[in-house]
Amino acid sequence: MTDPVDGRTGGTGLRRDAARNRLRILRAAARSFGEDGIDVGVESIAQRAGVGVGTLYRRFPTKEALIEAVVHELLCDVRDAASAALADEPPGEGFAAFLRSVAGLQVEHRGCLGRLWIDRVHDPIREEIEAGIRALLDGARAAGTVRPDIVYEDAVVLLWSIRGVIESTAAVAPDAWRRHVAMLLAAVGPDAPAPGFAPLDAGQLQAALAARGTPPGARPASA
Amino acid sequence: MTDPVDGRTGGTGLRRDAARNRLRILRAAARSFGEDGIDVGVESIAQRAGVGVGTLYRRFPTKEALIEAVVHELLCDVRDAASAALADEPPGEGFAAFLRSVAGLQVEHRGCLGRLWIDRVHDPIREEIEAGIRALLDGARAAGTVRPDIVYEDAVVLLWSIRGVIESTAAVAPDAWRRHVAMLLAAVGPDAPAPGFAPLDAGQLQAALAARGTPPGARPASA
DNA sequence: GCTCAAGTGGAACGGAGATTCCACTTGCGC
DNA sequence: GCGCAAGTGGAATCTCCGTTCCACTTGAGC
Repeated sequence: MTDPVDGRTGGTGLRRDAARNRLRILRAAARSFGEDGIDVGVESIAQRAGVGVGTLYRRFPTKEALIEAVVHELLCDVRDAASAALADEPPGEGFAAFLRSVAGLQVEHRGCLGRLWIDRVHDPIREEIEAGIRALLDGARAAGTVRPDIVYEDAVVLLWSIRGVIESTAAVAPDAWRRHVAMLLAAVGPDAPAPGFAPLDAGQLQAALAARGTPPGARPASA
Repeated sequence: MTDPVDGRTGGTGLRRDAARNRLRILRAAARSFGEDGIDVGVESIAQRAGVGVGTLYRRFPTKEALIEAVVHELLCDVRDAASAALADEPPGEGFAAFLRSVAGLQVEHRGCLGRLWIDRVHDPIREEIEAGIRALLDGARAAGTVRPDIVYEDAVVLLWSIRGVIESTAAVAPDAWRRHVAMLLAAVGPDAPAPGFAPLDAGQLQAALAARGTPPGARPASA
């Protein structure tokens, strides 16, 4: 447990109590952003974590940095969901299982989904997730559970679509997305007709990921 | 043109120049909220309208009231889209046409979609829209272009789904929603399998419309 | 063409929330 | 157990943005 390099705990270079508080802050932030939205006050997060704002700011130099950290953890979960689906599911089922896993994560983090990809176009974690999704899609196409014309960019759009449903329903019907996901899977399945419009191209996807989808403001909730 | 009651223009009780400015403000606000999001400063809206903030506040007592006014106009457009689809399209096509019209409106107002239904559960305009959607769905089911198990609540969820895609793509690929809508239509079509999960019930939908879909904060953009 | 209620622009105000500062504690190596 | 670098809480500060105020202008009725 003791790091030989600095004699401190966890290799983080932090004193044990400081490391514990850092984790508390991160967890409190994840819950606050997820439940109350990205606009919750820093003070409320600190309170939830049981620390003062000063302590919070010692670990995370700005609120933005805190958001970054929370989002990074979420993206790691998404990547892990892809790996797990790839490893544990039959090839024809992995993609569907992945969509469902991500939907679950989206429900948990419903308040900060808008921040997910911002400025992460070149983040290595994004590339890992992309690779995972591509592999899952390949499996699904090979097994015949997904049509050949469905591409990686479509999968990202499906996640956005699910996000839209979850942002509007999660607080009130946390499982409502299941029906929607089932419909989406039917829509990309072998028996559905081709949609007749081209998918997003790589450049468009990249641009969409770079700029926050909608401009600055805007909150979720409707048609 | 002259209102016999007060001798002023347009029956609004406003001096002609004031009425003109009110319209300018409303249009500037719609564009600003749509493009820059709900968080644009009041000052920037006033500037875009070519008036001072004082003038803006003379017409709309708070920023919230201005948002309300913009949203109300948008909802009127949605209602009109339903009427038009009902009147101009063959029964089997009306529902699809409506979805596409609303998607177009969503692109235009992409920055403030999160405010659409807030606190409008009992607003008459909401009821008119609901009635329109129900009529369109009836037509589609009768014509066999939509399965019998698809209900009104599903239609609202479809609009949320489209919103999710549009929030993330509109700025970069304003037509990207077309492929998604085509897929959704396939998913509710007669040849798709039933999803195996129950739709939202009326109470859940009402609750979702009442509370802003996601809690307070949160912005659009991703998976 | 005069009057004045209505309208106008924009500086000033106030509050909310992010960030900084600092006097005071505490873990940990010796 | 001591020393002190690291950590801590929370009051004070800074900034941004919605809102108010007011001296000045203007449309419209006569």
